[in-house]
Amino acid sequence: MYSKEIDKKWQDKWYNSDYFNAKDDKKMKKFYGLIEFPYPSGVGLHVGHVRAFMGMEVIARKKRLEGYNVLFPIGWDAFGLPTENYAIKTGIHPRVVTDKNIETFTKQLKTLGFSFDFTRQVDTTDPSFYKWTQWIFLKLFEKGLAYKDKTEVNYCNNCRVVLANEESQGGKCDRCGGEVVQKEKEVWMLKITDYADKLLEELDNLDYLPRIKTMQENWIGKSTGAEVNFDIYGKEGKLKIYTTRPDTIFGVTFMVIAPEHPIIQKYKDKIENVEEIEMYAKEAKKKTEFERVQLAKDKTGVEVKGIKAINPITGRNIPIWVSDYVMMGYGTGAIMAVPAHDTRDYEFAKKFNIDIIPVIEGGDVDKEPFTDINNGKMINSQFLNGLDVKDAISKIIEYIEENKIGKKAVNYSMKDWAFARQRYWGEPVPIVKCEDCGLVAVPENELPLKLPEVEDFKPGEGGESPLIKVESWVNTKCPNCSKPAKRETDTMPQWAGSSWYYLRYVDPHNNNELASKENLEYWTPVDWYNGGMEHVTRHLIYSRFWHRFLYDNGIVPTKEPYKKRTAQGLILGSDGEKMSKSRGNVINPDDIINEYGADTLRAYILFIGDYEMAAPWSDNGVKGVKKFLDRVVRLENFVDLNGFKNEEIERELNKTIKKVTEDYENMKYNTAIAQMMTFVNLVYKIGKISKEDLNKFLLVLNPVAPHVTEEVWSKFNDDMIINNSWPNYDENKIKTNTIELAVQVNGSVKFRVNVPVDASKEEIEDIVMSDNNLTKYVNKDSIKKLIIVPGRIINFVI
RNA sequence: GCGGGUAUGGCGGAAUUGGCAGACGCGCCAGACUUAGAAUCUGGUACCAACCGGUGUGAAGGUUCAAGUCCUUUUACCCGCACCA
Repeated sequence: MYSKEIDKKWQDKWYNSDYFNAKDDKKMKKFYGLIEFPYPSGVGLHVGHVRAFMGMEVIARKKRLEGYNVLFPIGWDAFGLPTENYAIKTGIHPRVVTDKNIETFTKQLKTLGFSFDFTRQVDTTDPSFYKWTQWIFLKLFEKGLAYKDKTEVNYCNNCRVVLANEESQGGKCDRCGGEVVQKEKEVWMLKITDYADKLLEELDNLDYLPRIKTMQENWIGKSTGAEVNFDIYGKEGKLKIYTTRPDTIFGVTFMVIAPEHPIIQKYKDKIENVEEIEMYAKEAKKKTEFERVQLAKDKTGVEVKGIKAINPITGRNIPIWVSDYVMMGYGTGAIMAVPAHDTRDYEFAKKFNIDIIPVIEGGDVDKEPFTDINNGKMINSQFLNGLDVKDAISKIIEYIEENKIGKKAVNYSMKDWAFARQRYWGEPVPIVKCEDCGLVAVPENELPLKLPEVEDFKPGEGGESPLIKVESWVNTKCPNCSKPAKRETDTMPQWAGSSWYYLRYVDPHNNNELASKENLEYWTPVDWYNGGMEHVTRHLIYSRFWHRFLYDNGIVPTKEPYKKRTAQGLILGSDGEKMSKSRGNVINPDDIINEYGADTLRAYILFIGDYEMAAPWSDNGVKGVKKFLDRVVRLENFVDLNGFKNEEIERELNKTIKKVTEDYENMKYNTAIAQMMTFVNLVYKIGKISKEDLNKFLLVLNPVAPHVTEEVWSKFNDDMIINNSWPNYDENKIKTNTIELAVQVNGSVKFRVNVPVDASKEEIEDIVMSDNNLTKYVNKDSIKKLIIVPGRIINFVI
């Protein structure tokens, strides 16, 4: 029987040796496998962590057996709100809480037998780590990619904190799920949009899951079109719009600007209904995300009276409207509306009785907008008439540029990264505000700029950082002119440390640089990174951005941080719902380990289903896997040391080695385990196995069930299994002399024949035509056609 | 609305990529061992008919000698984005 005592015995041996530690031996072939380092929360390890880590754990253990120098590190993404909220509630310092949580996590990981290199742990909250986070920030600042801007930011009233776009997806706060509001605030921003194209282009050269690439492409959201300037009638001014379809410019019957558009203030004296417009803007701002998007069908708006736009091509006067269906944050905050060919413009035009002019053949715009406009011919468009839309687009852009009324332009839906949190538990931004010199970088030799001690971790009512109250820390001298100055009191968001942590693993104790050139050259890029889908448009984008920036500045040797990226599926509760405290369907890994042993949890989580897909938890499934491991332990009773040989076992063993080798590499752990179960079932049926065959089997099972396999191995061998090599398989031993082919009549199977493996079509035909069974199903005169696919099928068409 | 994904026995899930649907596990049924139970071992288990056969991969069409797999239409659920101009 497999029991907890077995776990303990082998964990003691492993963790007291350096077997799992990566060697800085640059001559060896390397493998860098990475998992997303966890946030050490107070609740401890979750089964979701176990699934996320197990994928790479199996690969790492296999690669070591294959002779690779493996770097499989673990660390702690420890800055963040839960710890801080806990500190606010209890008064216990986040440092103390974090250390305690890391200890718990480490213990849990070790009771699961994870083969991490624990000597390379990094902790984002450790000053020796965040020194380099701050250092990278200063580089960004130096290059103008970190800037302070007063702008509308996403803000969570509940957490009292500014959020990045990536943290407020769907209008909900990433942390608390509360409604995100827009607030004007002066905050640090990172110019990730400067890297949009590089991040997009490089995707092609990466081995990421297709759905991950798609999500990143959509998030970056590149569109190409044109910017066109419309004159403002009666005033020397321009209204700049962005459109992806400049070819439809002859169909423009009105303009729409966002409620916050600056043109309203600019022409305040000319506009006759400023109050009405300002009232509308105020109302629009009050709308929640839900009201804006879900109730979007009912268009609202106000016409701007007193000014008009002029179509720069036709010279026609065009009314300007204000409506909240145009966003200030995308494009130029103003559009040319073409109601004939855009659903939103159409709804608006219908509601406010504005003209609708079709410019592309097809449809009936009296009834509905005609939006199938990727092909077709232009109409009502003067010199574009008769052209195909593709030609019309290039012709009109040419015209626009020649006549200097606009230019070709691209747009991204990705925004710059709001890089500031008004909280205590984060990296201090190493910037000093001087009245004379402006924003000045803290000198490199003063890094790390450590967090000061505070009495109260609570952020201020108006969303100020608690650091603002620490006068002795805030008040400092300007590094430039030595006059009294104040420190920046906002801290960095949690995503800062995780944007580069994988680089620190290659040289975690280096005091002089973030990592040595030689170690970076040898270990990076990460060969394989596994993590959750929820980070694809957050952490994964951010870290690619930072890495590319570091590459552009000669600090790291590769363009991209991760060569390959995969993602595990969710583990759901046994009710098929997402695990959550409120549903009461949470499984605690500790309970499973205590009752069934670490390898049972390890193997069950891999056996649960396709690694990339969500799968519900099943207590019975756990028991089934335990039964399998018990059967493996009892294999010792079947071992024959007297030269036992069995062809059937050998064939199945070689098949198993082959399948498991391939399946692990493709993250098909469930079918790998199924094959190993099949093998064990066969040994039970035969009743005997040689020591050599058993050893090979134990080796392929080892990455999944290291404790059990060490134990059984130790019964017949003097060394430890982890000091051995991955077994090879012999393709010849998998082959049989004859195979069974199904014989179909009109596509349904009637009987089977045995034929030599390498039989030709003609030989197979001879065999099947003389088979006794044939006459039962087929009258030879009625055969119309005979299909023979060697190795696959025989089909009579009658 | 747009993008991505999923749908297969009582349940979790397999299927060499167009070639014997249901591997493996759970559950269930039976047998062996046992005074008995647990554990263990062995066998059976898609459905209907129970003899021949017939029907089956969300639904409806189609292509093909052959479709879970390809095409068209459609339904449900999950995930992501979203008046993106």
